[in-house]
Order: sequence, then C-alpha cells, then structure tokens
Amino acid sequence: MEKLAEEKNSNFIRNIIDNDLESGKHKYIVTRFPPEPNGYLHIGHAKSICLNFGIARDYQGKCHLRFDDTNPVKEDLEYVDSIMEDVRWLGWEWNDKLFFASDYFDKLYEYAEILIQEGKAFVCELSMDELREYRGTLTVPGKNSPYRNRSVEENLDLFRRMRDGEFPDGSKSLRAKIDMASPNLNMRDPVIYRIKKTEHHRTGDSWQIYPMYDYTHCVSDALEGITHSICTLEFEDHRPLYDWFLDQLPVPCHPRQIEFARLNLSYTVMSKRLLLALVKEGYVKGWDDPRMPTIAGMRRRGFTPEAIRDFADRIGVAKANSMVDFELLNFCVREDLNKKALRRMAVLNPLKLTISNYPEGSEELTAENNPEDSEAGNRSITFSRELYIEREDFSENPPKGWFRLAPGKEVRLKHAYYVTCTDVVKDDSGMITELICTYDPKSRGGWSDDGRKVKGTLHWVSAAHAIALEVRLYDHLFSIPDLNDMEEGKSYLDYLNPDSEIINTMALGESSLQEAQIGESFQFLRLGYFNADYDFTADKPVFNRISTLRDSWARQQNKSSSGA
RNA sequence: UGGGAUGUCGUCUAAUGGUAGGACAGCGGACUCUGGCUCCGUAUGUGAGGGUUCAAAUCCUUCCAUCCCAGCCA
Repeated sequence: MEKLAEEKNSNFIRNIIDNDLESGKHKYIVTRFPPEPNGYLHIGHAKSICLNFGIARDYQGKCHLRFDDTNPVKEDLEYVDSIMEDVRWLGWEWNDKLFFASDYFDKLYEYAEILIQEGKAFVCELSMDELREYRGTLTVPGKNSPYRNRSVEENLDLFRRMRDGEFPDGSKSLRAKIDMASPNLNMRDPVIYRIKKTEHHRTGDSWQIYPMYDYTHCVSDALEGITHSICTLEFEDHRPLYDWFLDQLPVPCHPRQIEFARLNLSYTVMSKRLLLALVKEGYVKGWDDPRMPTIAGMRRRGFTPEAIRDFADRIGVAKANSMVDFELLNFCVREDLNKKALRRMAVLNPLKLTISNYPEGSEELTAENNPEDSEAGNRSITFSRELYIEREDFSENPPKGWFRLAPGKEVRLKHAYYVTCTDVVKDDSGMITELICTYDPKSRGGWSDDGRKVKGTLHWVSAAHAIALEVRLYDHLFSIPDLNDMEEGKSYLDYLNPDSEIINTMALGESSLQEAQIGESFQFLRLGYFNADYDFTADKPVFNRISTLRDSWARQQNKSSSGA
C-alpha cells in the first residue's frame, strides 16, 4: 500500500533525493519556491509549488518561500501579497521560512568584494551595446573587455563608488572573470552587479547597485541550506555558473540545481508577458478573470486547491517538454466536486411546461443534496403546474436513442413526477413556446413501483418559484490547443476564443440558490459544476461554470453526425 | 553552423540490463431517479539504423527530430 503511494509520486528528482538520503549526503531535505514578485502566479507555478512543498512534506523536510527580488524596477509589494495568498490557498505552509533575496544584499555585497579581492571579478565600463558586441555569438567566441585587467585596488575602489552612487545607471557593471571563449554564453564574464538608482520595495534607497539573478540565486540557496534547488529547463545552461560562484565563495554549503520541464497546458498560455498583455489590453477582465490560468483566476472560476494539487500529482515531473491536456484538469475538478458539491437544479435555456391535470397551487418535494454523500442531507423544492425545463430536453422529431421529452413520450422530472407530453404550442414563426403535459399523481417523488420504464430524467424549476440567475459560461481562452502552431503572420490575439465567456441572463434556478455563499460550488444537475462568483448577491445571483459534466449523449451525437 | 538538453500508447508519465505498467482521453458493456457517478472489459507506445548481451526503453555507435542559450530580466 505504502509502496504504491511512493510509486505514484515517483519522479527523477525524488530518485535523486532518495539516493542522496541513502548515501548519507543529506540527512534532511530543504527545497524552496523562489518567485520573482513581478506578476501573478499561474497553474505552471502551482506545479513547481506542489513539487517543492510536496517533497518537503513527504521527506519531513522544509520548503522555503523566497522572493527573488533583485530587480526593483519590475517588482512590487502587491505581487508579494498575492503570491503569499495563492501559495496558502493552494494549501501549503512555509511557517517561519519566509525569505527575500534582498535580505542577503549585505552578504552578497561582501562576497562580491571577495571575488574582486581574489581577482575573479572586475568593474567593466562597456556600454550595453559594447558588451553585446564583445560577447560574441553562439558560434564565435567573445573578446575580453579592455577593463578586464584592472588591479584589485582599482576594482575595489570603483565597486565601492558604484555602491555609493557615484556613477549613473548603466555606466559600469561588476563582472565575473571567467572565460570569454566559453561555448556557454553564461560563462562569458557575466555581469553580477548593475547600477540601478531605483527604490526597492523592501530596502528602499539603501542600494544603488543590485545583484543579478545568477549570482544571487545560488548564494541565497547556499545561505539557506537548500539541498535541492529545483528550477525549470531554461536554467540548465546556467548551472555551470551556479556551481562556479559557489565554488569560489566561502558559502556554508553547495546545493544541487536540478531542472525540470515547465508545464504547458492546452488551449492556454503560461507566459507572464502574454498574460499581462491580455489584462492590460482588456481582452480579459483582470488577473482573476475566470478564464485566466492564474491561480487567482482559477480560484474565482471555482477550481479547488484539492483539484489543482491532484492535477500536479498526476502530470508528474520530467525533463521532456510537454503539453498537458486541459481535460485532465477538468477530470480533477469533477472528481473533487462530485464528492463535495451540493446538487441544485437550474435551467439555462428555459422552455415552459404546463401540466394540464395538475391542480392550482404548489407542493413541497424532498430532494437529496448529494447522492455521493449521505451526510449532505436533503432540501425542499417547490413543484407546481407551470414549470420550465431545458429547451434542449425536448425534441419534436427525436433522433434514435432519445431518452428525453418528445410528443407522446413520458419522462421523469427529477425528484417530482412522471409527465407525458400531450401538446406542443408554437408561435406564428413556428417556434415552440410551451409544452402541455399530463402527470401521473402516483409517481410522486419520481418513482413508481409498477415496473414502468422511464429512461429519461429531466431537471426543471417551478415557474412561480424560480429565481433569475446570471450564469457565466466559460470555455478555453484560445481556440487552438498549442499557440506554437500559429499560422505565419498571425498573432495569438487571432486565436482568442470568442466564446470563452458567454453571459447567460435568462437562466432560472431553484430558490435555495439565493442563499449561496460567494465561492460556494454546486453541481447544477445534468449541466456541470458552478461557483458563486465574487459578483454574487442575493438580489442578483451570479454563477461561473467551472466545467461541464461528461456528456456521453452529446459525444454519441457528435460521433454519428461527423460519421455521416 | 557553437554549446546544453530531450525523444516510451492520442496526451502525461513509470520501468535504474530481466514480463513495457499506470493515469487522462477513446472504444465496448453493466448499473443508474443526473445520458453524471461507480464498476467491468478493451485497443493503441520505446524516433530510426547498426552493435554488445542469454536478455536492451535501459549500454555503445551513427543518424533524425524537437526544445533552450547571444538582458546590466528572472
């Protein structure tokens, strides 16, 4: 049993950790999640968060939350707050292990002076353009900077004056002295400090110079005693530099950097740049638009932390670039909500149904809240002579295999009665406006013990007792699964799905829906899972569709129509 | 064309020289007061070619394909 659980989560990183534990290299494990506070977290970050915090949990280690805040021009406190909220919401706890790379600015500076003193770093005065020229290209080696051979004293003096704000932005940089001919561009004397006279959201105006990622990250890891520094594939080329810094410096330990493939999800994008553009240009309504793959957006849509964590477990971790099918996410959220969501009835496209032999007045019927959860109890629903059913649940000329309502056909109204359609009322244009039915009083509760076969069961609401709903129907953000497959000359904007959000204001729901709480999820019977939106009020109930239910009838129809 | 990586069912991912397995998607069926859920069954895969071995997804070799790298971003 235990073995199975282990195997379920097995991946190459956990194998490395197992080996390190077995060999005695480490006694306990420390990982970290290191976001830059320059944007909102998305489902791709959730993969990394679950990986790092999940390892800490399973190995009884620790996972640090560390903000990689070394570039004050891009970063903001607003993002720090949203990131902490999202990580917590996903269900993870860092306890006292909250860090900021900016906490290490003093130490980083001290180490930089050591590099200078040992002749391993120098102050360079090449402009950005010149630096690019000197760097060479992928196939031609770079050239040494003319400032590369300054004395230690001169470098130290210049570096201190950089720190003290004597020079303008961009006029000088501190560079590591490694190898301008290296085939790895990251090793061609990389910049480790740049001048930025910008206020930092935590350190204020204490610093005029800020350390670069490559230098900061490895040192921060080492200072925190990280054992396994897990990052994405594009940093693979940076690993030699990660190791180089740690080899030069008197750091307390030397963490191992391990790279894995970031998450790609079909029909959406993970790029911070594109996501930001969608928000800024107004193609979506904000970072928490329910169509966004951001944690904030998915939370608003109604995805649960449990579903997202389950998803992260199921997609696994590997080094090969991949694209995960969005359907897996739908599967995870359905599986979670099936157990937890209370069932309610709502009609999205109402068609009036009048029961000719039902008396005036109404009656209360009992409906179970969740057949998957006996603890969920029952609720009362009101039945009367005039109802609404789903327009799609009636067909005048039903296709083969049709279980639903049709002229002369009998169906069950869920939790209520059997009804038989006797007449179809149309307007002048031929549009069906009303169905006339009779009901069988003996089938009260939706059941008869005379062995009658009633295949179809429909959801319904009572016309006089239903409440008006606004229902926001969401679908994929983009119309194609992989935006790398764009046609020549087209932009990702050309592939925005025009039907990604459909606002339905004619929907009707059973009255108990009025008492829903914001953020509460329901299964609208036969329709899908819905979540009370932030805009929800008792006067104007608003629900987001999280996902539909599986619909084998629709699939069967698609099959026969496309096969014809 | 330099360097770094990666190729296993449609998709994601296990298998650390010894029966290629799981999940999602698909298909078929049972059950059902949700055409939901559940249950049962089922097809499909080691990029290609050589080699080593009793035995290769795994080791060697030659190809092929894809991804990443020329920010004072992370």
